[in-house]
Amino acid sequence: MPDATRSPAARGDAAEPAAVAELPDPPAPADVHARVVDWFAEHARDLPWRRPECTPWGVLVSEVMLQQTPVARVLPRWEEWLRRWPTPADAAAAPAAEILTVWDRLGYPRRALRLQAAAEAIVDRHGGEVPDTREELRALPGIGEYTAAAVACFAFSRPEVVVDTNIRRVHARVFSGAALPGQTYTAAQRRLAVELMPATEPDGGRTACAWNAATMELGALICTARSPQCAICPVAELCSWRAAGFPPPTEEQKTRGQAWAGTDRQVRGALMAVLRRGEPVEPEALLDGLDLPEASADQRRRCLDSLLADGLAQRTAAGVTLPQ
DNA sequence: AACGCGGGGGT
DNA sequence: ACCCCAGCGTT
Repeated sequence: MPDATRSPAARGDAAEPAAVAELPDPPAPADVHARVVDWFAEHARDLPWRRPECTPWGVLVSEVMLQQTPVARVLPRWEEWLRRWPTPADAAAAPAAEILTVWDRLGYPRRALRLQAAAEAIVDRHGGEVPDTREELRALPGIGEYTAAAVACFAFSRPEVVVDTNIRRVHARVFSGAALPGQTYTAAQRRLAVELMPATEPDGGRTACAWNAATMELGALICTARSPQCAICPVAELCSWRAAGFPPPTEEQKTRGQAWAGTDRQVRGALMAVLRRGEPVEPEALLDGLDLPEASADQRRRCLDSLLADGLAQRTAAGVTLPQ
């Protein structure tokens, strides 16, 4: 079983033949489609936003929450969100403070405000119904290329080209023979994803939609970034990365570790954690109360100002609070 | 194309 | 300690 960061070739095993220099031919897409879609039918996780009774709004909420946040942490927040606000109109009418409190520690709380703004736009422009085309979805706040395609596909069965980090990694390995796709989503990767889409005839795009979901799931469960489970992968025999001898990621492909300690993100997160307690706080008490010895007074002030500017915090007579 | 933006669990 | 996670908006 290969390790993406320490492939057999990189370990320099004496018994291991040197990795072949040139890439083998990539597999026929149709062969990969069949195996991955069949695997998905058998092994897909039973996630609530995949159930037939889940509304398009539920799918949209799940996709926004899942932007950079793992499934396990999203699940309880998604349940709570849909229980409180089962329709876009419900979320649009909620106080922003409540939106941010239910969002809790999912991270990137600006997503929560954008999701509420999307709900408002759905009420204003679409009569309260989640729009069913990629273009209309793309125009909503916080809905980018990925999320627009994902909602159109998973909620409305439209055969859009869905490309997320999992899918980019599976494509890179199976078809390009690379260990990792690299940090930025390139035009070449987009073209590859388009070429790999199953034909929408004769099944009206059912296979195309299944391919999107199945490839994403394969990347999440089997073809993972760190320790891929090639031993149980349905396309191991077709995989270009495997055929090439599991070449390790190049420097270009390695993900640059994003700093955390000492960043504004950490300070903003600490401030938000205090505000989520729900009690108004005097600015001085808020800034002085942070348990971040390394954070300067300047940084604390700057971060509070940025939260106010982002609409994630508000000044009131009683002190700083979540936006009312 | 590169950067800022949270937070926690797996290795 | 480090790395990764169903990205988006701005520059």
